[in-house]
Amino acid sequence: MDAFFVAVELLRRPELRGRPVVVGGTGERGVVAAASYEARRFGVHSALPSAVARRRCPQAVFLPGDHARYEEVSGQIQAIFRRFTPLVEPIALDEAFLDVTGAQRLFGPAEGIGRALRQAIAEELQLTCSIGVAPSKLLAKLASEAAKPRVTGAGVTPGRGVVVVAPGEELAFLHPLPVSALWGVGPATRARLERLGVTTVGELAEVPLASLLAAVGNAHGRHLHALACGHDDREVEPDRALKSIGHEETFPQDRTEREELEGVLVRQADAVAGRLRDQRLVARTVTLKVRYGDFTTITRSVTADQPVSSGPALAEAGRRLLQQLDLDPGIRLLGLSASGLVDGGGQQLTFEDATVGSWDDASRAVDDIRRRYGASAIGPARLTSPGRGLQVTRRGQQPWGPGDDDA
DNA sequence: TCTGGGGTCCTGACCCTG
DNA sequence: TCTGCAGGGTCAGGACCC
Repeated sequence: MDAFFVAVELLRRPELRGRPVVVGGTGERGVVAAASYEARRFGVHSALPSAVARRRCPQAVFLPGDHARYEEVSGQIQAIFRRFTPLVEPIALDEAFLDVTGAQRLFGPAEGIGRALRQAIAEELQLTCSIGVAPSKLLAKLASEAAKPRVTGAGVTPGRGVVVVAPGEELAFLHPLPVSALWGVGPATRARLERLGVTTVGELAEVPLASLLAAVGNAHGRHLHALACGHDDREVEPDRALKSIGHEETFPQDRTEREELEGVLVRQADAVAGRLRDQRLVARTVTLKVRYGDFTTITRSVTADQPVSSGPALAEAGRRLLQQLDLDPGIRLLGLSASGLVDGGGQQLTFEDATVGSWDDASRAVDDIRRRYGASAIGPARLTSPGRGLQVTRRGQQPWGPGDDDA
């Protein structure tokens, strides 16, 4: 999708069309999640600190974003995809791989399917998207990038909408691209490749494999070399299993109070546990993530013999991990995640500490009440405070950093 | 300029076991 | 009993993606 979050906002506020619009965190520590093409002309892009974006483009309209709405629209887009093929692998709210090999018998050539998809999304949702058609995931992804609108100093040039890389044209399309176009080449890998004199995908394909492996590691090097040579036989995977579930939160100001941080952990554990139970999963490993004021980030984890999915058990594990850490430097971010996920089949076990007890029935009752009355209808007593009621964490609640009002 | 939140994957160190 | 080795699990960190 093209500037997806912004495009969804413009459906509600059409008077903003043609103006620089930025969706993202509104506080001092927020970042940009999406920028309209008009805002991009001023150097505003996703992941840019919001404070910098305001300096670069003070006339832009800044919106806090509505993650729940984006999820809803994303669901509608996925539904359109599935009218053409069941083989849809979502990779983000606004992006997916579709395997249309079989669909061509019904709908004709892949390029036509791409155009039909684009038309359906435009007519039914009033949103524009860019589509890449190619024999592999890598090339389809890169082709979709090539299909997007372009921003220049002069203005916004409309994209081609659909770009096709036909069999036999793969290397001609791939090799002139900068090496950072490859999936898996970020700033660190690009710097290492530059030290080898590699700046384009074509140069990467020519570099001796041994040099590449020494520079970027075994698995990564082999993978990149194969991609650069146009070899990518990864399948579209419609049912990828979830590997971890977590929540993290950056504070408007650094925190040092242990009791306050433990309260945050209870809230995060409650949210993670709810999502685990929604997915009928239990977790063997609990990981605590802490980022200090100087941006040093550490993780501490514990793996239990018995998997867990209750909030109190997760919170207790997190609390014990937090106890090992020095909080005096000030904590900027705190997060809790559950991994080592296995099918729970409704079972509810806890870490070995008997004091957290069996929360099976209580957790099910909480889930039931939340389904009926909403997420903030019930929660751990620790999360209530006079005047503010129950504080709960929901997925995507502050997806791009703390807001102004939390300061 | 000063860096979010939700994820995945890989690597290396370390420990345990056979 | 000791040593070396291989393999697997755990833990922590880094890099990357949207």
